[in-house]
Amino acid sequence: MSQERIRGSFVTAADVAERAGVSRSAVSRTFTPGASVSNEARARILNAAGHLGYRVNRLAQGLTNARSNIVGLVGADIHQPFHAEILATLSATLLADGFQCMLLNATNAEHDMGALIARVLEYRVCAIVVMNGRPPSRIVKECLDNGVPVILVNKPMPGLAVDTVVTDHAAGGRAAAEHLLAAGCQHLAVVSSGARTASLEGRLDAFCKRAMQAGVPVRIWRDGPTDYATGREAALAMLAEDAIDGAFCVTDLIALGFLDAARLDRGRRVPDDLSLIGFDDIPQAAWNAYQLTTFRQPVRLLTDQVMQVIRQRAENPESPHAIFTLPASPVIRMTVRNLHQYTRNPATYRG
Amino acid sequence: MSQERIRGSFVTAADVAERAGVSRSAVSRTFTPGASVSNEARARILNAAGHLGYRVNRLAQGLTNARSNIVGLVGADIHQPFHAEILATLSATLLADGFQCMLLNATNAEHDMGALIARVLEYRVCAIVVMNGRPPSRIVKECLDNGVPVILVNKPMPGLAVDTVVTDHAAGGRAAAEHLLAAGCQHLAVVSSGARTASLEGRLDAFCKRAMQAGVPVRIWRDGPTDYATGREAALAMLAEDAIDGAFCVTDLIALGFLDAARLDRGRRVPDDLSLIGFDDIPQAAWNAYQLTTFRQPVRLLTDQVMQVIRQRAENPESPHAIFTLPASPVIRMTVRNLHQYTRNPATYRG
DNA sequence: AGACTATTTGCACACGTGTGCATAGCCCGG
DNA sequence: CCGGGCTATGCACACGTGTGCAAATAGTCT
Repeated sequence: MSQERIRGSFVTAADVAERAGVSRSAVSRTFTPGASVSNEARARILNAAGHLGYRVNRLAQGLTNARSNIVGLVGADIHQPFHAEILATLSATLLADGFQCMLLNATNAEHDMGALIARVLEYRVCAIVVMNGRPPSRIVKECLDNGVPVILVNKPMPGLAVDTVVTDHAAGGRAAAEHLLAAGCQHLAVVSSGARTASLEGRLDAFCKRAMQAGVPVRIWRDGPTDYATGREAALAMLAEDAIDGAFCVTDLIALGFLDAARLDRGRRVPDDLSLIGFDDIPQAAWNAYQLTTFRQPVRLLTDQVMQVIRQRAENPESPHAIFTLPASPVIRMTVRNLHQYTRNPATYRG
Repeated sequence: MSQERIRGSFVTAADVAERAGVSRSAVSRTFTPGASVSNEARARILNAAGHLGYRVNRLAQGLTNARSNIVGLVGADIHQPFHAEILATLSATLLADGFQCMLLNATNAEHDMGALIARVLEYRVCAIVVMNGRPPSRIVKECLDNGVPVILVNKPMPGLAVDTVVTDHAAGGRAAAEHLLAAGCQHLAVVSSGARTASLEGRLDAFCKRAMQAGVPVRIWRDGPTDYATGREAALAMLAEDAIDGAFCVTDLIALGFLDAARLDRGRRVPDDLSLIGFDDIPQAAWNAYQLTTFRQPVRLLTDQVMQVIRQRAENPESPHAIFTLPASPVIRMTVRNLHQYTRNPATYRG
């Protein structure tokens, strides 16, 4: 194939043109859908390109277009199961739609995130998706000023012209409370991390509000990072004394830590002594040692919506920005007792 | 700041030059380390750039350099814990060193991978790292022909001029066998997936070989995808009949599925009835419900080595390619019995 | 002061591509 | 046979940046 190539340098359209005996424009047109080239010339050019191993230089292409088709994906804690799932689904979707993904992995959220977004801006990305974490609003504004749309997942930033795609955390938190109440729980707890993010707070607030409506007290834990260890710590502390019989952990990761400590260290039988609900539906929640009842974030819907926003905004940058709220769906497994009592209004089962 | 900007288009060096009253070259030199600009001009230029919100256009920059500082990261099953950990560590390292990461998430390994690498090649990446999966050697060859170094993680491809960074799977598999033998296991099993990758096969082969040396029979499972469910299936099938008292799962994910099925479905006490060892040391292996004894892949060492290879090859593309083998270290937890007997040669403890 | 050197600056070209414009060739109807 | 319309092609410019080269300026030594 590439026997006549000078090793270590890329083939240009001019090289292909020379070999095919046409002008460079013809080569460019051959690789531009909808451009006008004769079939005979196209065939010769494609042949030459194949022999030489020609690949369009997207850098040069993006230079004339003033915009590349690279999307910047920003996030922290990429390795956590839920974030990894979002990243995997989103990147697969983007790639399938012809975009490229530039990954911005912020190690310490606050400071890095701004610097990383600034860097990716230098590549004239056509959009920036913030998968988690809270970027400084100054840099978000700079993106928007430069005509780069910003799409936030699960983190609304009021007052900025960004598109937002969120799970309905409040509805999820409320449903979690109702589920535990229906299971007959009298002493509730809610476990969150010290991170005051909108998604976690949204779930927690709605849960507490609904429990208060029912007149059931709620003990609140809100400390540490958003991980397994925090769930353990919370369970070790809260279950040492209190007679808690129902807990909502705002994240599956926290819930699994809580569950392990409750069973193994505090001797609780789940769901007999203690009912437990998580959020996200990470793969581990379905593992047989856990069988965690939880709420599934609509990952596919979220990423599809992000995709749709990117496309829409590419063709009409001035369309008004919006917030898209998507529902979390309950996944009933084995950590809440009295499943048959769950439905608030059994009448709906008639049909 | 950017009050006088035309919204929606990027500022160029020419704009900055005009505002600062200098030539465009001076602007370029100001942002090029080591170039010659007077302090006075630099100050005026930086001031103007700040007011206008100027950012260098890396696309144009990469055009003259004939090479960008983008690294392509290729992999499948990004969402799996171990792969996510590699990705997170590697991307963080690259970003910290001033590179950009382009993420190629192959959904169905074989076919996609080639197409994705071809696409990222169009961005004149300065290196391609294959984190897992097996890219077609034809496309790897094309990368090398174009002077783009390819770095493979855990997947040697003999006969190609690639750099390879691998964990010492054979030593790990051998050590796993020795660990189980030292625990007094008489009937061993090894569980792998249907994927015949070099890393998984390397662990399996070494395990079997060492067991054979000791005259202990090994039942082999090699079917299904590389995940939790496969471990479950293997345990359900193998533990129904056989008197297996020691198992090595070539992946933690498989091991955890195996462990759950062994305990919950087949009623085995671990480690009393059955000793179990995994590989990778994913976060879940340390969770209290599991406490899996396993071998830790040296993720940090692997990614650091990848980084070093990229730098080295950037400054000297012709340096001979090499295979870097890094050791996996045992992580002793609670799934193998008789820990005090583990050491093969107690004499070494004298010193 | 004059000569020589070091530093700074601007011009102009290169990088690889897309595309508007003008031209050349072709086909077809009158 | 001629004119009109359509298609294919090449020229030349633009995109934003880095950099070699020469000119200009500042600085230093005799």
